[in-house]
Formats: sequence, structure tokens, C-alpha cells
Amino acid sequence: MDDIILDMDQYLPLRDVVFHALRKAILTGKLKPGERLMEIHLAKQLGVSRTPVREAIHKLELEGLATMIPRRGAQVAQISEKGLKDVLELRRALDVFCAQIACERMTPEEEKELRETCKAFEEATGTKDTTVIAKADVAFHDVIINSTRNERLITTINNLAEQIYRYRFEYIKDDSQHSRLIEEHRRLVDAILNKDPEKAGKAAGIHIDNQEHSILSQINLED
Amino acid sequence: MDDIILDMDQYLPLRDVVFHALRKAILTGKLKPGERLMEIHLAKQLGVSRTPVREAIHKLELEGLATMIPRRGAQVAQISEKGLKDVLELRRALDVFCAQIACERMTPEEEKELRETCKAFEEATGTKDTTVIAKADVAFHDVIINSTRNERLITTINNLAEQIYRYRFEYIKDDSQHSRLIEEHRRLVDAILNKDPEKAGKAAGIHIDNQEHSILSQINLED
DNA sequence: TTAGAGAATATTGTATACAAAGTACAGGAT
DNA sequence: ATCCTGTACTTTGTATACAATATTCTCTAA
Repeated sequence: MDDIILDMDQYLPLRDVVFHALRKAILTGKLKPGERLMEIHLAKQLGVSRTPVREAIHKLELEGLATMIPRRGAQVAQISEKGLKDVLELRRALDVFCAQIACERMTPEEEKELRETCKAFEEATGTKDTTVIAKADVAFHDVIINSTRNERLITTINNLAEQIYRYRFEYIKDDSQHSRLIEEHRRLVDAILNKDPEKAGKAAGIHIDNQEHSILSQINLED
Repeated sequence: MDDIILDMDQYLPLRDVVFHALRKAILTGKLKPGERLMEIHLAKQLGVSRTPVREAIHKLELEGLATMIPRRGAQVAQISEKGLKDVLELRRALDVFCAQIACERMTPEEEKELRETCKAFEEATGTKDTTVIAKADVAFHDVIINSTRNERLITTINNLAEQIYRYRFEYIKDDSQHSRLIEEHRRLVDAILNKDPEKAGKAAGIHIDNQEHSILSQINLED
């Protein structure tokens, strides 16, 4: 009787619960860049001891969402313009690469998914709901990224995406950009479906370039 | 009198000491893939408590050198052929990218350094001392990578390099390959000094391709 | 009033204790 | 003989205690 598989509710270590909680708080801006992350304080707030909090903070540091100074604690990472440019430059190179190999490796099922998520994004822009739009955008790009079937590439890109998540959010809010985004997505989809790596790479590059311009101009406004 | 700055000997958290110790042990093969990393055991061996050992193991996990299963502890990462191929594919893309932008960004001082480390590598192959050769090779590539001045790119590539360090070692031992390596380095240097991104990218790609073939054939022999 | 020394306080780093889960092995039922 | 089960033991997960360092505040002296 091996078809009755009780997927016994997964055990979640506290450190991971805390990690996800803090991560979400940082990405949504509830914890602001520069804010100190004090262990006892967070531990009390979350109702756990310092140990899992410490471990979560270390994980955040390795992901680049927190910075630590020995004996002085951690704070929410404050990304500089240079740091943001570095992330975007690398992200661009990897996205171009993904688009290129997606042309070779994408299965028919994934091609269908690509068309669907592309359309879903277009529909999402109609809702004016930033969260919905952002999710649709992520879903679309995930199809491309996952089609590479390169685990290391996937985690690396996702980590980079996380770094700019906070800023990208503002960018997606600006609905004057939506028609251009849709156009860029379509171009990318066409190139991939036509198995044209060069065009796909270019389309992916342009897509990130525009994102970069938006984000950087937005950052400069803030100062 | 603020020119008397006692750069008070750096404080090194124990977790980092342990981390470096374990990392070295893994990279040099003293701790073998699949070997269990038990906290109490390692703590006793290193003369510290479990806490810094735990934190070091977590760091190793995030770097991909250890794998953890909740409630069952960690073991030295066992890289699969697929995993190795993934790493190499990504490494290739990033090395090509580095070579390309190095053409634009390399300063005259770095160009000098590039020529010097290239020559130093050629001389190192004469010594037949694997450690010396490996170090010279790393130094050469570091010049290229660092010239991009993209921190994120640099750490990402270094992390990938670390993953294959264990296998690359064997590859460098094979002195029948040395003349080819030297030739490949020279081609890369020429392309960069001539500011020819396309050639530089190609040369870097070929360099990794050959490394990939060597490493993969070597892995297959082991099974 | 301001600068500096020193105590008081807060915070991180490390060690240890206890709880919970996993593993291994022995003994009994089928 | 094999499989199941219960117990002893190991190991990790979390909490807490203590030590070392950083920060803040107060009080004094110039």
C-alpha cells in the first residue's frame, strides 16, 4: 500500500521560522536599512531564545540582507549605489545567459507555461495591485530561469533578485512603465519560442537595463 | 595626534577560526565528502564549545561545502556530476563575462600585473610543485576578476571556484596539460591587452571548457 | 560650558544545560 | 528466520548562564 503517503507535516526548525520572518520584514521594508538587529530584542518579540535568532541573523548576513560587525551586532543591509550597480550588472549577465540557454533547453510544457505566465502578467497589470503584478512578474521570469535546470544558476539569480526586491517594488508601481514591460516580455517570449539565443539574450539585457535605469533614478531621488 | 593609530591586533571570533579550519580541511581533502560533521566531536577536537562549531557549520552550508539535514546533522558536501556541471556552466558564463569587461576596465597597473602573473605561472609550471602552480594560477585569474571592480561578481566567482577547488587540484597535477594551459593564458592576456572583448570572452570560455573536460573525465574514473 | 574619566548598562560571544528527536540494538512474537 | 517493538544511547535543537566588550551616562575638573 504505498500510495497512501502521509506527507507528515514538515518539521520546521525555529531558526528557519525566524529567518523567514526577518527576511520578509526586511524585503517588505518593515525593517529598514540601517536598523539594528538586536538579538534579545528580536528574541523577546518573537517569543524564542537568542539562539535561533542568532542563527537566523547569520543566514541573513550570508544572503546579503544584513551586515555584521563583530562585537557590535548586525543591522539591516544598507545597499550603496555602487552595490546596487554591481548586483544589477551581474544580474544582467546571468539573465542574458539564462535567456540564451532557455532557447536550447525549454520543453514544450515550459513553452506553454511561458506563454501563459506572460499573458497572466499582462492581465495583472490591469489590476493595479502591485503585489499581484510583482508576483506575476516573478512567475514569468521563474519559468525562464527554471528551464535552464541549473540549480546553482537558479539559486544565484534568485539571491540577486532578492537584493533588489525592495527597490523593484517601487519600480513596478509606476504604471506608466507597464506597456513597455509588456512589450519587452513579448519580445523575450518570441525570441525564446523561435529558439533564437541572440535575440533572446538581447531582449533580456534590455529588460534589465530599463529596470536599472528606473531603480537608479529612483534611488537618487531619495537622497 | 591622530597619526598614531594602533591597528590593535584584529579580534577573530572563534566561529571564524573554526570556519576557516573546517573549510581548509574540506578543501584539502582532510575531511572527505560524505563524512559526518558532528558538533561535539569537532568541538572537543578543536578545544571549543559546540556554539562556534555550529555557527561555522552553518556558514559552510551556505557556502555549499556542507549539507545539513534537520535533526540529523551535517556532512561534507558530496558534489554530484550534475552539480559539478552546473557549477562549471555558471563559472564559464561568469569567466567569459569577466574577461569581456576586463577589456574595458583594466588599468595600466593591472595590465602590468596581468603580464607578470601570466609569466609567473609559466615559470611555476617548471617547479612541478602543485601548490605553487595552483597558487600562481589563482593569482593570474584574480588579476582579471578583480579588474572588474564588481564586488558581487568577485565573491560569486570565488565561491564557485571554491566548489571545484578539490577537483581542480588533480587537474593541475597533470603536467601534460601545462603547455596548453600556458597557451590559453597567453591568448587570454593578448586579447585583454588588445581590448578585444570578443576574443577575450572566447579565450576564457575555451579555458574553462578544457578544465571541465579534465575534471569530468577524472571524476568518472573515480567511480 | 565642555572634555574626559569612570562607573553603570547593554549587547554580543562562548559555554553549558536540558529537551526533543533520531539511531542502533536486543529480545520477543509470528 | 524475520519483522516488529521497546529501550538505551547519540546527536541535534533550544534555552540560559556567564564572560568579554561596547556604549551610555554621570560627575568632575579645566
